[in-house]
Amino acid sequence: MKENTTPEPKASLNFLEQIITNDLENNTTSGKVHTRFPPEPNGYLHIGHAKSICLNFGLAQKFNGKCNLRFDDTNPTKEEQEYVDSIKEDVRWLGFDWEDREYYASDYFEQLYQFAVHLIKKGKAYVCEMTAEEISANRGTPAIPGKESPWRNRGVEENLDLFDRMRKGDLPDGSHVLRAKVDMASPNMHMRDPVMYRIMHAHHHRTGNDWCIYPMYDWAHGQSDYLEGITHSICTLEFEVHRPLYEWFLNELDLPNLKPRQIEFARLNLSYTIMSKRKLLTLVQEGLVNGWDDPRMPTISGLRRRGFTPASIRMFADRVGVAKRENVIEVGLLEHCIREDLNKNAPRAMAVFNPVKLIIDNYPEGHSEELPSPVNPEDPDSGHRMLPFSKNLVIEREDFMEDPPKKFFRLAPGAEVRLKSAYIIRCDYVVKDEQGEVTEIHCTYFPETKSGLPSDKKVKGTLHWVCPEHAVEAEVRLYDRLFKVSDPEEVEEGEDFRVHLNPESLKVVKAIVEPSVKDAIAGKHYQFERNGYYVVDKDTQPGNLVFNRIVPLRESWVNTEKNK
RNA sequence: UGUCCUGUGGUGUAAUUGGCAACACGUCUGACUCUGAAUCAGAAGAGUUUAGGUUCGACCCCUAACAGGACAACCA
Repeated sequence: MKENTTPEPKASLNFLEQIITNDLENNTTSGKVHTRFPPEPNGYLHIGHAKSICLNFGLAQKFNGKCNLRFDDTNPTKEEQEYVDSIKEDVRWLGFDWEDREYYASDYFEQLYQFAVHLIKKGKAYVCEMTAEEISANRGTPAIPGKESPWRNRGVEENLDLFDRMRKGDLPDGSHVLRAKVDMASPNMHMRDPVMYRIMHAHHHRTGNDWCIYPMYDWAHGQSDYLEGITHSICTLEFEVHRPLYEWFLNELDLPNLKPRQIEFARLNLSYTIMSKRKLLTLVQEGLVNGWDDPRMPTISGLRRRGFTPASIRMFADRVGVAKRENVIEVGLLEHCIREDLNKNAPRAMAVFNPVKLIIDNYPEGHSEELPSPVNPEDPDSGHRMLPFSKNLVIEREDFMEDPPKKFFRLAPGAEVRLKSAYIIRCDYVVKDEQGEVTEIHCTYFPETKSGLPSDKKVKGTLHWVCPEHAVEAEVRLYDRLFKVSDPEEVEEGEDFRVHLNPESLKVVKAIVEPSVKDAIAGKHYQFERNGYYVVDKDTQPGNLVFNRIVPLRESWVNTEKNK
């Protein structure tokens, strides 16, 4: 008998999932999966971090493990509580929960100190009195070995004493550092006696003035991972060369428990976007955008204000995948993800941006009626909203052409179109001003074609419209990509990314919108039919609606016209 | 001219571990449509950077070359 077995839906695993699956099968982590998202609270999170968040929390979810939120706060001069707060808000907004596992590298300062003492006693760390410049000069280059510090071989007791004095605050900033004793001739620069502690008489946002020595990233990170029982420490590619040091510390510490493993992946790059924290900060500081949450910013707070949903960003992170090769994702994918989400979930509304009067000559003067229209045709349970209709309407100027090309499905003299959820109309004549600009379009409507009634009359086009008498006016911020070019980093000699800023990334216009949106509150999403997806901005005041355009609808007609 | 990492359609990710390349976005047709959206049907587009080698058989293993990237903060 022939088995008609349904093929196993063997979802292919990305390389991280494969590693974890192997570790689980070989029991190398005693069946545990524990990840962490370790931001430094020195700036706002961006879409690249979102990828990392989705990865770390997602992996934990998928393998029944846990994911910690850990602030890598080892540099008090750069870190602030404000950033801690914004990071927590963003992670939560994305839909992830670290439960009670909110940790800080600064929680481990004492333990780290004890670990360091252990290394000193083993003869694997020493206090060095060279200046930063001297250390740098003696480190050599990637191709040339470094020179050993003159303090490299001082005795354990002396090291212990000096390290103690460093901690006590006896010694001024920059005068001493604790260094790991590894290998000044290593081809890996990070192994050339890296600094573990520096003296900084600085106030820390959590430990206050308890400490005046602070651990370096390499010293703090792996040990923090260990203390939290992290099994898979996932980070970006630039830390690849740090991995030997990460492992060296863990090994030299003679630790009893399971040691974490560092695995690197390629960070996210987006076309038409910059991702560097420093450059984003420049945009904010120079007022080239309106703050970290400017809707043109790739920050999570910017995307949120722009109107992106958590689901759309999670979907994006999922479709982008993970690997180790450098990549540039097309912004189009992000736009596709928000359209997919909002198409299913956003209520529809009609809004006219560039109005021209449309007068229905055979519709009774002074009369009006209310016509139902589905809130969201993709969602049968969404119900209907009512659209006021009368003799005097407005439509989009670009929906009328006096002398249209053959495939123009919209309004033209003698042409017939449907007004969405209302009637079919025919254009009879237009009125123009002295400049020849059309000021009024006069039409005849056909009562028997009322929406919902069976009618044999067919038309090619459907237009959105608004009855101004019953509409609300809104401010609309039309956002476009911040940069004109796909790769803003690519510049001529002497220029920088600013030359690629798109001067038209924001246009503020007015729109006439159907009354159903009148009381919408900030964060509410809409699809303006035949136009795009919008969100109510937080600048909205009673009586002053403000919308942000998230992304326009796809427009294949525009494309085919352009390609001609 | 050091070490390490990475090279698969336009973009990104796969190919169940060696059995002649799949999926998504994008693009292009066509159908449908009271959103030129969505949806549906279909098409084009890579022979896997190159050259050798192992093998009956290579995207996958080996060697070399080439290309891109990372690394010389008391940043993370």
